[in-house]
Amino acid sequence: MTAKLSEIHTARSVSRDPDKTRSLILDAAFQAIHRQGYQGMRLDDVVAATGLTKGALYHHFPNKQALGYAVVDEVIRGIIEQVWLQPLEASTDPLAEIIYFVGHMDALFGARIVTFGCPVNNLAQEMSPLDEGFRTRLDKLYQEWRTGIQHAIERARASGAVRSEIDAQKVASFVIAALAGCIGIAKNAQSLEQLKTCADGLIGYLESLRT
Amino acid sequence: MTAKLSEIHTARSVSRDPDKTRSLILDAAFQAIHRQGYQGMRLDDVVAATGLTKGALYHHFPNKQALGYAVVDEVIRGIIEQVWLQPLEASTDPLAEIIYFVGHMDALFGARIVTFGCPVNNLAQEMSPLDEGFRTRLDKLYQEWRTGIQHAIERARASGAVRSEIDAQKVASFVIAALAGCIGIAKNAQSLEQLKTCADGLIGYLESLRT
DNA sequence: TGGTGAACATACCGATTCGTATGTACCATA
DNA sequence: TATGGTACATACGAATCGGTATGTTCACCA
Repeated sequence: MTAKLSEIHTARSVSRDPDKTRSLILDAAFQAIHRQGYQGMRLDDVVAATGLTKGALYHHFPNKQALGYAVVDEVIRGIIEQVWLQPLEASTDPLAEIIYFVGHMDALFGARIVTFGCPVNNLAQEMSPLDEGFRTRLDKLYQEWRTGIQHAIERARASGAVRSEIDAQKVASFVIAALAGCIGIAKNAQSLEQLKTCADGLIGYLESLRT
Repeated sequence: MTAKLSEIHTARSVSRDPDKTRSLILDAAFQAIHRQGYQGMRLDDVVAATGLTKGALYHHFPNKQALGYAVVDEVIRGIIEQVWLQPLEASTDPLAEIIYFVGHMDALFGARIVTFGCPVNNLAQEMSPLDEGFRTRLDKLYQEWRTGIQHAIERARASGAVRSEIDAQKVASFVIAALAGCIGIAKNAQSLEQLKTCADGLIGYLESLRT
């Protein structure tokens, strides 16, 4: 492997690359939050995980709260868009796509989904009653997520795949809630089988929407 | 109001009543956990809320963890039994009872259900990946809860109220998960309307089980 | 090429908070 | 009625952890 030109032009990347450093911290913070929650996340652990020091962290983020907000706005939002919104928008059979997602979460996310749960729901349950900044950010995320699913269902309805009398917004709300609930139950049971059992119920509901 | 004989015989109750003191602490701890989570609960706050001192708390509980466990085993379990299991067992129309619960959570629990969420699910999401003791205790609680709903559905099935081919255990799993999810979404949105929208979806699912 | 600011590193402070050590009042019992 | 144990109160220890103050290195540019 020879160095690409772009790498030569960004040779400083090796010693100094603030953008990379920032995303490194964000990623470590995301993982720590996913595992231990926001309150359980320790800045010292994040720093240690990156191999950096506290000086670097506080150079890029004014405090723990701002780091937490950035994780929501950048990392978690990116995951939602990449895993849910973009595939749904690109799909020609949106309902089938949703059903596939629900039925293959272990394949999509790995064992983490059972071990640590859904990052969005985790943070929402922990922080929304404690910190209004987290709540509004996560609420926006949920709205985008819900809107994406809603549009998918509307498209499925327009194509005749689902019954015409269903309320796409209500269904989207319920699907997200049920999904978060299933993952939560499976997380507490630490059981992938429990996840499948529960997801089967949701799939049954989704199938019942078909014409 | 004159003092009852029992009160005379337990006159020491006023100055010394360890059982009452213990449940006083448990109740204050439950409320603090419900509001701020287990990690967010401060023993000083619990002590202040009871009007007691730290000496009293550590006389009845060896440490914070034991207090948390006792809240699960005694307070939360009691609520589940009182609100869900007993009414379900006594009901002559279990499916209608479940639907009624889902549709009237605000009346049953007050605004707390939207403001602070479901105590069981809150604790499960926060603590199950961090503390095996919490996880197993909450898992047991979920199992009892699920079994209660399962039996209710089996009775409904036996009476011909729901379709004969449905899997009562799967349905019970999904109902609890969906319910927890709905409350969680509503909590994050801080919206009773969101709760009703979401609960409507669950009710629609439950109605679809009917013969 | 030297200086200026960004990008980090190092060392430390201070507040929060769980837990403990010790003291005291009350009550049952011998 | 003396006494020992239960049921608390009070004061303090100690560690964790977010945050800061200060030092140092690097890159860019006049």
